[in-house]
Amino acid sequence: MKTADMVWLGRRLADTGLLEMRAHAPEVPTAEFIVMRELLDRPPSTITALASRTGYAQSRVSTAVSGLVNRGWAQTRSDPADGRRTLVFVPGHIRKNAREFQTSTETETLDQLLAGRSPARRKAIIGALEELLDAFREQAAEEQPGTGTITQPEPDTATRWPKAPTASASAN
Amino acid sequence: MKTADMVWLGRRLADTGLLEMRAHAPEVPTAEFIVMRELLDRPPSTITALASRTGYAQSRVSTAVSGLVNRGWAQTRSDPADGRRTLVFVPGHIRKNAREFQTSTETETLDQLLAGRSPARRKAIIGALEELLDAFREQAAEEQPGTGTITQPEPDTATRWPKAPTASASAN
DNA sequence: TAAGATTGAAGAGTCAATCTTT
DNA sequence: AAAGATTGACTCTTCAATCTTA
Repeated sequence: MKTADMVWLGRRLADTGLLEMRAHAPEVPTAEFIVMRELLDRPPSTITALASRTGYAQSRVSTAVSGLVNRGWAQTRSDPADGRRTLVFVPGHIRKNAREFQTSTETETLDQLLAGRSPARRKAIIGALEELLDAFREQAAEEQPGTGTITQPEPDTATRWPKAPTASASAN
Repeated sequence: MKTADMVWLGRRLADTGLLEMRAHAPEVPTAEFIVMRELLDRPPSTITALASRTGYAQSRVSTAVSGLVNRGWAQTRSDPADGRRTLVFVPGHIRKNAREFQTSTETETLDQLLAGRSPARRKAIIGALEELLDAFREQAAEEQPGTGTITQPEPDTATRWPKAPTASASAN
């Protein structure tokens, strides 16, 4: 695969996903969407950790988080162990109301795109994407020295997408 | 795979490719790089056809093409069959060097990323990406009603693109 | 009329620098 | 010093509108 193909493919993938995203949550800025995804299944994260996991610049994450807080989708508190740090997390009641969205965003578009292929091929391709995703995630995790993430993966109670904002929307 | 994962993965893929691209051609804008890739192994294309194949807006392609022309990497002539149309193509002497350049940008980064996997897995994953690439290309081709390509439609040559040298050398 | 060149506004992001706070 | 909030300049891109011309 050529570099140009990689770039093009990446764009197609992202654009396709963005389209799907806007169909479900037209008002949510991309960065907030991505950060939210990162927040949902994890223990409270610092801004820096979120930056390296999402690939966004620190300033971008900072802004996105404040947007999420305005929406009532996330909360922050300062790290008791280190007052300079901000811990960001999704409050339980939001977490619980999010299933519908997460479920509905399960890769339909990709299946449609691959409609011409056999089910086995489709599955293989999507499986490969998942593995690539993991590889990128590992890379992102390595980039961040231990400091960033708080260890334990928390007994996750389903991952849901908030449907009812607690506060005002706006932003963006 | 969740929508957010698809977006994130797409971004990683594109950013990774972009990094690789800038290492080889720091001065070339992304859009020109992508359009060039599209131009290299195909018969002369109209602006509109390039737009639908690359996924860029018409205005963007128009600008990118004029950038390529300024660089001497592409040429345009008007379609003898329809004077309104601009046919864009890569002159033979450029084509040779450009191919070498493209070859040199054969994605190493992906292999590095997957270094932890077995060679077989690596190959499978990259193969899956190639297939996904094809699927997206087919989609892009469908979007463009017959108008797009001029002269010969040129049947799909699969992932492997023609290596046939077109003409002279020198330049660059 | 349709293709494409051109332009201006707006969005989304980066980068780099600065300021505040712990 | 280091985390993060904030800001400004810049880049890339889209979109929509307009102009030119075959």
